[in-house]
Amino acid sequence: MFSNAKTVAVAPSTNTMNTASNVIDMSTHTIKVACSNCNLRELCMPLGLSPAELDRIDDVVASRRKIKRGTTLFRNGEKFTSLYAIRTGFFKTCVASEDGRDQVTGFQMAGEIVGLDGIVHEHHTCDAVALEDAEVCVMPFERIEELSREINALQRHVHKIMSREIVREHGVMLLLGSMRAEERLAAFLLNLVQRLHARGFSQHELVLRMTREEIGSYLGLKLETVSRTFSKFVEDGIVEVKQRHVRIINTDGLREIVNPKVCD
Amino acid sequence: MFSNAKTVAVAPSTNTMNTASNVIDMSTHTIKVACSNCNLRELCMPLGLSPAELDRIDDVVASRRKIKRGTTLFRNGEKFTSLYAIRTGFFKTCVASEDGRDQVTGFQMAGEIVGLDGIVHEHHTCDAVALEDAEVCVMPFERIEELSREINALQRHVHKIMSREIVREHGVMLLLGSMRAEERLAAFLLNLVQRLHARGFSQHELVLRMTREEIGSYLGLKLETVSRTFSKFVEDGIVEVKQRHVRIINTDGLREIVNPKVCD
DNA sequence: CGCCGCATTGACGTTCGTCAAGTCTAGTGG
DNA sequence: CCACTAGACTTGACGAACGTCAATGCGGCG
Repeated sequence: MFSNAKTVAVAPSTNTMNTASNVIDMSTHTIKVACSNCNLRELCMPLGLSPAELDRIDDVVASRRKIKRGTTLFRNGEKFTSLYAIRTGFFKTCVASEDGRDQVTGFQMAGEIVGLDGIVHEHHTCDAVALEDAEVCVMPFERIEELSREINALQRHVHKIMSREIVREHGVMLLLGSMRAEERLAAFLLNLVQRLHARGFSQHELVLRMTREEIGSYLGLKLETVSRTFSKFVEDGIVEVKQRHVRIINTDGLREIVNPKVCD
Repeated sequence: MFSNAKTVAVAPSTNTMNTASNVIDMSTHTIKVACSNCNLRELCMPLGLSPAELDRIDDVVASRRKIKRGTTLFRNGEKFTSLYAIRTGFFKTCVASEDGRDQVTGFQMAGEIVGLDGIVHEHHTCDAVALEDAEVCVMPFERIEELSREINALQRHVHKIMSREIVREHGVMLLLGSMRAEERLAAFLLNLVQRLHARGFSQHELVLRMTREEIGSYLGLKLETVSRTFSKFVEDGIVEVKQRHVRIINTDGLREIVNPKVCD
């Protein structure tokens, strides 16, 4: 049933979206990447900048860093220096309680920003782990603050990014606080596929980069419950699941699970 | 058992903390309030400002607004214009899902900032409801942005406030995602009493400003479960509860519930 | 080819939600 | 001042949803 999966862009780990922004600098033979010609720009940078401002924006990115699958971009307790814009790859962020439980607080993909947790105490309070080989733009926070004093659009953009994260977490709190297992998983799938679609991937097919256990941690469920709920969706003909490959057969069915129509 | 409650400062609704910052302006007969002499300043404004900067900081507060108990400071869908610093009173913020469920996302008290959710879409995405008569400082966001371009400490402060909110929500996600009822309520009480203590109230006694249902919504529990869990704590001699008056007998007992020591 | 981590499935137990009855308290109005 | 009422809270009995434990299957990788 997934025989043609390879012919469709299903969130491949070798993400081809960004090649256009790689410009070979012949004088140094290093790859020059500039926000100004990165095609993720509309995701992680403000719109409507003047050419001069665009030039300056390039300065926020000090360097790029490759993160191998399974390793951390930063850990709880580490000194905070920079925010990171994800260029390729997929991350999870997780917090740990003192007695060892841990909780996945989010999954991040290309164009999204991680590291905001570190600003308050100048130390990170969660771990960011790459779920597949990844590459990030390192944006020293001092530099962001400097530039956003001068470029109003950047200042506003930084504020919006932080506010967006706050609103996202409100949504997760609603999910964790008031939804049942099926609703949680349905909301999760819809959210993932919507974000992937915004990046040019299929609306109906996705490859999960995380384990059942990580999904469960994020959704406040045990891995067995996640697995059973997937099976239930398959029985109901709403999705097809083969390991981490998911095809959504009935998007409205999923929506209906998240937001059951009240008829009384 | 609560016979002496009135002799102790137990989060009285007529909060006397702020009178020192009220300066009668004789020329206009209006009450002049300035951040520079507000004793909540250390909670909601940056430290270490020069006198000149302090003067300018006063400009962020455009006006003050009184909110009657049970009414809203802002609602989901309303245009976002300002952040609000709470001077007196107690708020809850809550989000609603399309099918009518709602979820309390936080409780806010004097010195805390509400409204950050509105920045992203320039509209609020949650309701802020006063749980007792309250007063807030209205801080137009445009003015905050303007000033924070010029006063680095203010810029940093705004970033920290937003980051703090993100980190706080991480903690709530951990609570909702992995704790059992007793752990949730214990964590909730410890958090509340700690914040009240930072404002000069007792470490061991508090008056809840919210109903069991609101506590339950925040903690992802039903009101009956909240009630039962309170009763359990009373049986165990950890707290005394009389309606909304709570006295914490055994703080370490509560801590132990939140973070059970693993001995294996 | 065999191993190991991940996923699935079943049986059973616990926790919490649901429903219902009853109590307490603050506030209202006579 | 007291009686009344509505809302908030408590408590019990029962059931559903999810967690726990355990056995088994599957697929990728060395």
